[in-house]
Amino acid sequence: MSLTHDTTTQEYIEVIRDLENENKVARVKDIADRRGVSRSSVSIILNQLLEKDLIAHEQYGHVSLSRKGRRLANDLERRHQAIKEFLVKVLDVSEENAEKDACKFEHDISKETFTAFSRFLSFIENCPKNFKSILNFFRNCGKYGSGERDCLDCPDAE
Amino acid sequence: MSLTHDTTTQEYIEVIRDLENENKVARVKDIADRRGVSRSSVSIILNQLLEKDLIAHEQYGHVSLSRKGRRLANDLERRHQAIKEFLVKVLDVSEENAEKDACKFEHDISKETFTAFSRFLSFIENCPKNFKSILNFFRNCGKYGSGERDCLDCPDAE
DNA sequence: TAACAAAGTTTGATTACTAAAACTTTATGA
DNA sequence: TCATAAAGTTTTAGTAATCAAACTTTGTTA
Repeated sequence: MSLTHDTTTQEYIEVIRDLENENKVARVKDIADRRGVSRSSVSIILNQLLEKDLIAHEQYGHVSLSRKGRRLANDLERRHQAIKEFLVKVLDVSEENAEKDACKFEHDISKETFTAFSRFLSFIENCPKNFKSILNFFRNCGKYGSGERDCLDCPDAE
Repeated sequence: MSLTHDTTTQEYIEVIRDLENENKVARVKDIADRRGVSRSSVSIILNQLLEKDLIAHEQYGHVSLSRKGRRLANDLERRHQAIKEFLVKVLDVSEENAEKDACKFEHDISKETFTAFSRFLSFIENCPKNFKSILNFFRNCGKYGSGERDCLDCPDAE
């Protein structure tokens, strides 16, 4: 379950996955455009991915994820979503920054931290004690000023 | 306040900061040992840092952070601590993994997410409603099994 | 203080990713 | 179907970080 591949590899795999989902198949040009690099760079990296058995790719043909590549892609997708969800739903981070940060973190986050993100969100959302209201207090805390005084403005402070 | 320097630069600045704190002054050999690279590599990178005005360094002499370098180092230190503290105190991640993850995240985390980490921890710890107990529930949740059934074992579930 | 060790630097190569240019293959449409 | 455009590949070259080896400077000590 550990991601034994470098960040570059992971990023290319994600682009290929996205293109496969959108267009059924990934093309060199589209990968290049999506990554903002030249077709020659893509061509070279694809040989590495082929070497690592992460894709299927015949000369001048289309690109698709192998079983192994698909597993990696799924794993990255899961990490990405878990991190982003935590940032947005628990920490109230904007979609945009949560997306950006998830893209970075997903490549080298420890399994323990990744799991903790998921577990905390699930705990807050599903615990019978209904702690979910905390998130509303957090969102509003300090909204109308800064410092301890704020608490006086809190919806139902003690 | 944004970190306009690449990860390599940031990592070297952190090592120099640590060595300065430990030994008053940073030496090429120590930087090399700490980073696990050769002295020649360090020598080359130091010229870049000098070019960027992040350090003071005379040929064959010691290395020290410039005002600008110190500012960067302090900023990184603050980020690192905030991230690590959040992971350990809120998410109950082990010191070891929290340290590792903070080392990675601190280089490219968005300001919004970084701030949210700090703010959430502060909220949980200082809110008059005393939400801190939640963290204990979280720590113990699912400890004695897995699935919804666990809630029955929770210290005082409803 | 002269010799030797330790620290720092420079040089020449290597690896990974990149681009531009030249080339080959595939696709399109007149 | 054949000419041309588009896509893919190969070759050559550049940048960043690295190492080993050769070299220079500094520090230590006999």
